[in-house]
Amino acid sequence: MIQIQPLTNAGNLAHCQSCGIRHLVLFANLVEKDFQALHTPIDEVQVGQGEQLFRDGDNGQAIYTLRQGMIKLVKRNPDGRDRILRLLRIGDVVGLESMVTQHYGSDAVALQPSTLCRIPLSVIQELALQNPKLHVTLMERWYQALKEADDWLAELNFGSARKRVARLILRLRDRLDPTRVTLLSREDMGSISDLTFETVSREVNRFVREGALAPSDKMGRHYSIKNEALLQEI
Amino acid sequence: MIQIQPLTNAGNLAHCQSCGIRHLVLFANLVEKDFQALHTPIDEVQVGQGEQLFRDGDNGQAIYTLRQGMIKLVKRNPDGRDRILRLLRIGDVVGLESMVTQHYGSDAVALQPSTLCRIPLSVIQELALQNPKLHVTLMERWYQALKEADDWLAELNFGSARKRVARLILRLRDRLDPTRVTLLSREDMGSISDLTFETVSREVNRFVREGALAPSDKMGRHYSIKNEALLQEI
DNA sequence: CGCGGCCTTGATCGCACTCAATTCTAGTGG
DNA sequence: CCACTAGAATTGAGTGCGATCAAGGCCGCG
Repeated sequence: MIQIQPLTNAGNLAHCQSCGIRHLVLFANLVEKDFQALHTPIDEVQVGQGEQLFRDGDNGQAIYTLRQGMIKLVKRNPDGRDRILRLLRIGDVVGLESMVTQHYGSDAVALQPSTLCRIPLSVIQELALQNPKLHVTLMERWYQALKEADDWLAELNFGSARKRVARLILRLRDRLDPTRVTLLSREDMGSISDLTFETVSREVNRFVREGALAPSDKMGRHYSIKNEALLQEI
Repeated sequence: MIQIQPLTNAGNLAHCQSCGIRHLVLFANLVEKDFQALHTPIDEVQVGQGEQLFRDGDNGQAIYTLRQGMIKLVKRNPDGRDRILRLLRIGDVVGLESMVTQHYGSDAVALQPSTLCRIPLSVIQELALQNPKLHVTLMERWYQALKEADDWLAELNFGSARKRVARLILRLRDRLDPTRVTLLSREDMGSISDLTFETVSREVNRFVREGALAPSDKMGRHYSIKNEALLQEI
């Protein structure tokens, strides 16, 4: 079930120039006159938790900037088991591949209620003509995505279950308060690290018993990190 | 031990315009006058089997186009075990990440004696100013690299050892003659699929016993595919 | 011939998967 | 407020697959 609610903007100019995360996003380098030239609207899109922004193979005419929430990119394997390719956080770009292929290359599912800016490909093309710096920004986004993919292969998908879970926990640490961490469902964590959810659960609780983690809620999602060194050394 | 032998060109113009794989590479869209403007030479580089083109973290002032041979990108893990991130074949670009970070993001090692064209970043920048189409080509290269990384995570690094080896064999098939395949060392195959070399060896020979493969040499590298369906269905 | 590198094969062990039962929580409705 | 439910997390018991350790074979090469 897809439920997207586009909100038409009064005007791109005011909207984008006052964007709270503009320094993070594609338009960081652009100036006022660049925005004035736009002919196509940039809409805001809301996606509820668990809902899909797009699916693998969908025709794609836009890329998205994540303003609020968290998105997972998922590939469904022939045997039915899912594989999470990447997690996207605030400021990340979703659907870059549509710029090359006109199609999205994986499912995009909201892990939290999420807000995104929908940027039509025609807008990208318009802006790129007038401001070549956009190419630099775009390339940085491609690099980020590729580096993230490589890191997952080399770090998260390697070694014992204990090591994989430890490294995943460290990756999920809160960016503002590094002593706290918000985990995902055990099943999602397993789809990232190629482990069963039971194994993930066992390893997480082993860290709790060993004093590396202390649960902050009763749902197994929020923890505080008590012994970062233990997690690091593994 | 790094051994690179740069060969200075008489002139970029004649050299690049007559390149046998030009349709595959970055300059497919460029015309004569674009080349005439170049101030920096494009050199040819030879890398012997097992030798490194660059290492993880090296300062990088150029990207490379692979004209002959095969290159592996390798990340060395803290515990000493290597992880192969990607295989690059004729026409692929090596070292794209240096365009963004000025550094290479992994080791690049020749699996076969290889020939590459070394393209300084300054040349890319010059050409991009005069011919905006280069941006499109570059973006296609980023996409290819990212897709390859995602595929490895979702396909090669998933499921039983038997499935992983079957899918890897199918990926390594000869492009000209799909009934033949050239494997890598069992250790390299293990570093791709996250298996030990003993397990890879067992699975390969199991396919031979089952009649899916027939060895064409005595070193365990060249095989002919006798029952593709068996490999596919797994 | 001897040597070194790589591949193959065998035997054993342990980790993570599987199957299964239980607990816990949030949400719902009487 | 409590009963009930669905979904998620936890925990246990048993098994099997792939890792590990070890030995031997094959090939190219000096």
